[in-house]
Amino acid sequence: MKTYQPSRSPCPIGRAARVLGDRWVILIIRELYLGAQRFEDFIEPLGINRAALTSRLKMMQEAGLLTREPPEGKRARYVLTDSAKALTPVFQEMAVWGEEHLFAEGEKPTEWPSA
Amino acid sequence: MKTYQPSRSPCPIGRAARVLGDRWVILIIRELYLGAQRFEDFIEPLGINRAALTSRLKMMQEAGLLTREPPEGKRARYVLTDSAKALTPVFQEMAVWGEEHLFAEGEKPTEWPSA
DNA sequence: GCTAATAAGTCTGTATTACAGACTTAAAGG
DNA sequence: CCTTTAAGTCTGTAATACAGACTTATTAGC
Repeated sequence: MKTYQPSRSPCPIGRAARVLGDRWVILIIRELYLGAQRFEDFIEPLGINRAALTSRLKMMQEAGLLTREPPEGKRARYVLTDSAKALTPVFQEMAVWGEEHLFAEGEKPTEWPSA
Repeated sequence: MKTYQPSRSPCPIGRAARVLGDRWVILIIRELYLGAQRFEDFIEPLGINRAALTSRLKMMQEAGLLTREPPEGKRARYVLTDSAKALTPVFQEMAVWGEEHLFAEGEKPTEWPSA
C-alpha cells in the first residue's frame, strides 16, 4: 500500500471499498474509537507490523480519516476527523452483524464500543 | 488468500473485519446485490483477475456468505446466503457515508442499490 | 551534562499474495 | 464433429506483508 489513490467509481460503495476494504484500516479505526492515539497504542493490541502501521496511518491521512498532530511533547497523536467519526453507523451495523453471524451459540462477544 | 481462517477475536468488529476487510469481497457482494450470479458476471465489471475471483468466492463460501449452486445446465451460480443478505444495513450505511464523504461538490454518485 | 529509556519510525531479508494473460477442461449448440 | 462458452488453473513476474533489528529524536532521572 504505497499511496492512497482515491477511487473515481460512480458508486459510493466502490469508493468506500477503496478505503474500508482493508482489515487493518477497520481495526485501526476501532482502536481510535476506543481511545488509542499514539503509534504505540496500535502496535501491541493489533499485532500489526510497524511498517504496515506506518503505511496505513499515512494512507488514512490521505483519505481524510485522520490527522497527525505533531508531537507537542514527545509523542505524535493520531486523531479521527469528522469524516471518520461519521463512520460510526457503519461500524455499529458491522458490529450488529458480526455479533449475529460470526459467533457460535453461547459464545459471547464483547460490548461495542466499550471493550 | 489461501483459506478462510475465521477470527476468534471476542470483538464483533474484529471478526467482521476478517471477512469484510477486503476490497474484492465488498465489491463482489455489491455485484451479487445487483444481480450477478455467474463467475463471468464479476470478471468484467470489477476488472478482477480470475485467480483472485476464484479465491474470493472460495473463502466467501467458507465464511458462509454465499453458496455455489453447481451447474444445472452449464453454468454454476453463486447465491447470497441469509447471512450475507443481513449485511444490507452495513452496505446501506457505507453507501450513505461514501456519498457524503467521498464525492466532491456537484459530483453525483449512482443510486444505491440500483446501478 | 550524561545515561538510559521511550516513541516513532525505517531497513533488510524473506515469504506471501497479486496480477496479466495464456492455457485447460467440460458442456452445449449447431 | 466443430465451435463457443463458462469456469477455472497455470506461469512468470511484480508488489506487499511480515518479523525483527536498527535509527533518531526527545524526555527523564541522576
